[in-house]
Amino acid sequence: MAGVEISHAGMRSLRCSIILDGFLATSKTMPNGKLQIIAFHIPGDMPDLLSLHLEVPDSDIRAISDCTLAYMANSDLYRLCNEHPRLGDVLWRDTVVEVAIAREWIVSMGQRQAVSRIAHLLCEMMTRMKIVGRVFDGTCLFDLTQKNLSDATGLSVVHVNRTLQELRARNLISFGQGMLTIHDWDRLVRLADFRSDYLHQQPPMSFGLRDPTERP
Amino acid sequence: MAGVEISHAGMRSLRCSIILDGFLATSKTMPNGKLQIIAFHIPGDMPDLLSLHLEVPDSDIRAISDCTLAYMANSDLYRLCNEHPRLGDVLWRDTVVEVAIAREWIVSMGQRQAVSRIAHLLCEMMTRMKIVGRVFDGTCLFDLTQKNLSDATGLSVVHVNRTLQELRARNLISFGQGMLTIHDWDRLVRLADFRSDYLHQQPPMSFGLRDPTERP
DNA sequence: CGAATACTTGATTACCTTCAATACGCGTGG
DNA sequence: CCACGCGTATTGAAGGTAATCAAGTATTCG
Repeated sequence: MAGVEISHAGMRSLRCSIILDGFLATSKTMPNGKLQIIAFHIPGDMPDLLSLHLEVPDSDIRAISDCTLAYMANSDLYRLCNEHPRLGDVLWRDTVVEVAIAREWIVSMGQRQAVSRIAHLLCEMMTRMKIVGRVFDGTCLFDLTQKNLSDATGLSVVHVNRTLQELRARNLISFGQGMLTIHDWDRLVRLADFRSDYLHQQPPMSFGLRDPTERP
Repeated sequence: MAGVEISHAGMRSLRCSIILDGFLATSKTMPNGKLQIIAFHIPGDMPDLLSLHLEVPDSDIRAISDCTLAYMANSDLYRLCNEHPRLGDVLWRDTVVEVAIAREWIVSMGQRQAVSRIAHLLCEMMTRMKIVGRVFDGTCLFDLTQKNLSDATGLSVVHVNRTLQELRARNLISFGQGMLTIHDWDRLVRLADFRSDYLHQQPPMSFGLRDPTERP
């Protein structure tokens, strides 16, 4: 259920999880009670992978939609990584991509104004959903509220609302009823200044298949 | 020399470096030419450690002061990590801390206004310098320009300037001539809402020694 | 010692926040 | 079934933080 916490700042965690379905968010709470979401987690992600190398997490992870998770003891995962160095490499690489994503968020917050900021976030989420095969016909399940986007972008809910209206008015996206669809990928990408390279997709364009959401 | 580039977005890198002295910054350049600094690197850091697991870096790394570096071939480092799993763990953990730092920057940019934002950055840098033993009497070498702070915080140079003046006027810091000194750590921490836990200092308060910049 | 870079200051503008009120959707319980 | 409540979405108006523009002053460095 939305709101359920799976990891809490300051509380040692002994297990990792993998998302089978649904969305989670990692967030920090400010002294004034406001929330800043610092990462979204989608199916296929391991939201608390970082805890494998941390005594005490510094942020909270909670479900923002109904979701189903698979769990694994940290100790088992740690042993597996030692026995199969390639697995360790893959997971380490995953951590590296998390750095890249977080840093691109910094760019968004520091340089892009509301419209591009939100557009960029939507591009990122759509691309990540695409990578795990959850996009059909330019639309994917996307169970986030405007409040969630507000907490993630640092914009007020009111402004998120107006910004989404602008994106809708320009016929770029549909957002609502738990769905996101991007009508004009190219224009949205240009507006967002979105370059997917920071996501470091594993096999870049392998098998000769081209990703229709991707431009050369 | 300041400005020298040691790694460029899109250019495959085959070696890692360790900073012996000086400051580097990782940054991305916007289409309009503006720069966003997404990480500062201080002595002891490995600024391009991420490239060990990435084919192609997505950002630039360059010196922002005179510095001296030590280099190491990626292949050698990779081999070492396999031969000594504990080394791999330490470096992986280092990557995890980079995630934590980047995410705390997100919090700063999303939630803190100029004064706290800059105060927070200064607290972070001072703490990191302290960890590597480069702080004496509350002051450390700090060769950043106001433009650098501007690029890192997403604030205009003008506003950074005014904000620093306010911090100085409140007798919290001295900044300039390549030095930073914090006069009233407690008040600055409170102003910045700085909690050092996200830096995950290795042995937290080990050996019974207390860090004077740190509060319980 | 001159030019370039960094810093400082004042005035105007703009993006976004906050406040306030209303409308909508949905699940719960009478 | 409808009333109620609560979270979410929407809209309008007013205010504030920070950006931009424009000069001018220091400082550094070759």
